[in-house]
Amino acid sequence: MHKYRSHNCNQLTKENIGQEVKLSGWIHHVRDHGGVLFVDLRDHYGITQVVSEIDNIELKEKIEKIHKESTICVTGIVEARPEDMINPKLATGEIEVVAKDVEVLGESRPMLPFEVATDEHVREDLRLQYRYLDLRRKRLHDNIILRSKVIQLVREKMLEQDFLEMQTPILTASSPEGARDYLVPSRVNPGKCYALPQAPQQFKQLYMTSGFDKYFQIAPCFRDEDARADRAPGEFYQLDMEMAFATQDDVFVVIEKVMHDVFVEFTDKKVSSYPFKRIPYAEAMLKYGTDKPDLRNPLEIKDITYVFDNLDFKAFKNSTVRIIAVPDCASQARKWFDKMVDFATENGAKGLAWLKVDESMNFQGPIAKFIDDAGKSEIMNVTGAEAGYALFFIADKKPEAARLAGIVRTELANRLDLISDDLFEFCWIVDFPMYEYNEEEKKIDFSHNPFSMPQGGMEALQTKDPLDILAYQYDIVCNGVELSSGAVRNHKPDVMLKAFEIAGYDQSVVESKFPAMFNAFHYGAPPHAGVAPGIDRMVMLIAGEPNLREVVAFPMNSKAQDVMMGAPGEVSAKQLREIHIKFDLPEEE
RNA sequence: GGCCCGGUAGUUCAGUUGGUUAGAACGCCAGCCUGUCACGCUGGAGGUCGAGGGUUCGAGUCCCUUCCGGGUCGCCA
Repeated sequence: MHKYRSHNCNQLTKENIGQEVKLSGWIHHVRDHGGVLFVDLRDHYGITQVVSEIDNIELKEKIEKIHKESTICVTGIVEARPEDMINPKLATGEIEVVAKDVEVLGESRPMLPFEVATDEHVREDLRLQYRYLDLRRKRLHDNIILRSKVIQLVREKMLEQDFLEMQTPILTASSPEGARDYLVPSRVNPGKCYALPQAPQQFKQLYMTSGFDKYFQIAPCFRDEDARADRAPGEFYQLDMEMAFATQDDVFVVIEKVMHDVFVEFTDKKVSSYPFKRIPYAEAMLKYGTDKPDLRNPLEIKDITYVFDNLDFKAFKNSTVRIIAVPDCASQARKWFDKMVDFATENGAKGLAWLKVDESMNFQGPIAKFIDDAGKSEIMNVTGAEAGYALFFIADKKPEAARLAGIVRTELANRLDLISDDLFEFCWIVDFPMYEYNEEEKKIDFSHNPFSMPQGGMEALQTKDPLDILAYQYDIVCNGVELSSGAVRNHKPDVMLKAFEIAGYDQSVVESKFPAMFNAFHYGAPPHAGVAPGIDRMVMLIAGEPNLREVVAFPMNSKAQDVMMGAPGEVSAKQLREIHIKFDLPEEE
């Protein structure tokens, strides 16, 4: 027999009755009845009840002394449970193992920092400090198993579509664009640093230029930026992919299949069938007030600026006016509307006007008197409002009106419970603008990825107003969560130079900041496109967890510290000397 | 860096207008119990109320400062 076990703790059934077996695991729970004692023995797979009977008093006393969460090895005989003692909650609930001998393998301290066997809420810093105990708890343990299975299926789905999994360097060059880099000083090159990649962006493009056709990688990415509930500090994983001789639609087809199949496999919720909805950026900003809309929310924003151009209502004059029509809402109390107004103003709105549509289809409310019959019928027409609707008006400068309408739309849906919890609604946001105006620096900037191909190519760059140029740049969004950005890349050096020139960077900047790609593209680059959905966010959505740390085995806290390992930590003076580093710390007050 | 929420027993929490010796549940320790599966019953130990200062006859409670954790804005091409 195996030294530690003949079966795992989720395995034994009626078939095994009468057999001598060996089980190893953790003491999950003990129920001592004096004459008889029950141990729930837990391993990765499940739980099996072990019984110690009164006729073996020595053994029972031995077990009584072992603390919970110790690991033990039990030898015993599988017996049927009495008919009325079957536990339907356990896969092994029909049997129990009557212990003949117990060996302690790893002893636990008597007091645990928190209970492992319950799902009671525990302070997060404590959970992170004792992550190995936290990971024993069912919810987190199951999440990590789920994560592994999701990654495995993602990999299979990519391989099925003829992608090759290929590695890219972890120690690489600092990239001047984007987030802050994590830097690694070089010992053999004094005064110089590697950077950890924010994404394998340039390498995957170089793979394409090197003649590989379809690349993917479950890639670690490193960014030195502050954390959020859905944004890990330090490191995270992406399904990074790129394909040669490919269009935007080619990328969509590949990723839609992966996303759809993975979500269908691991949830019982309804998943958007593909092709996923494609929504131009401008339309998303109008209808949803955001570029990551939650399509489970049935409310839509409409523009009615032109209606108020003809009305004498000073508060809305010279503003962009957006409206949200909400069915079955007119019956809400005055106080409810006041709270919505408070919400809007707390988020920066100058106000939030509202009206109710009454039974005789008349407007009731503070601003009703400013809207004439023509205006009223246009509003009813545009919104499709009927009796019982409430109408909410947001007026501001255009970008601000869009933003505010977006957060009001979300808040209305939340307060009225309009968002169905059993759906995964995917969409692509497409046609992002290539450039945006930077108000602070009074100049034109890239709005997203500077390596995206402008729609219309060189001709568009030469002839159009830069702010009107769209890019082959896209995001994939699910339930209001941005899973990824992607783009058709700009693989032509002359177009790249022109694109950078418009943003105020001359040739020397491109040559010095992105030498590898810029040079490589002079030797015949294929048109190529890709995307990189975040693995952690996918698992978070599938698991229904509100926080990324619940799907990462060993996450850092929000200050980018690993309190269990003591990272970041101090290093020896010798280590620092070898890499030519001296700290210049701010003076303590 | 700004704003919001939190910090009371090992853990999760309660603690009223400031007022006796700061409570409960779980856990821990001891005892009882032959069928439980969140076993049950009896008893016990366990607290710098995050820290410092102030107001007061009296502070877990009010005020100020500060530390720690989480969320969010900035930031994340």
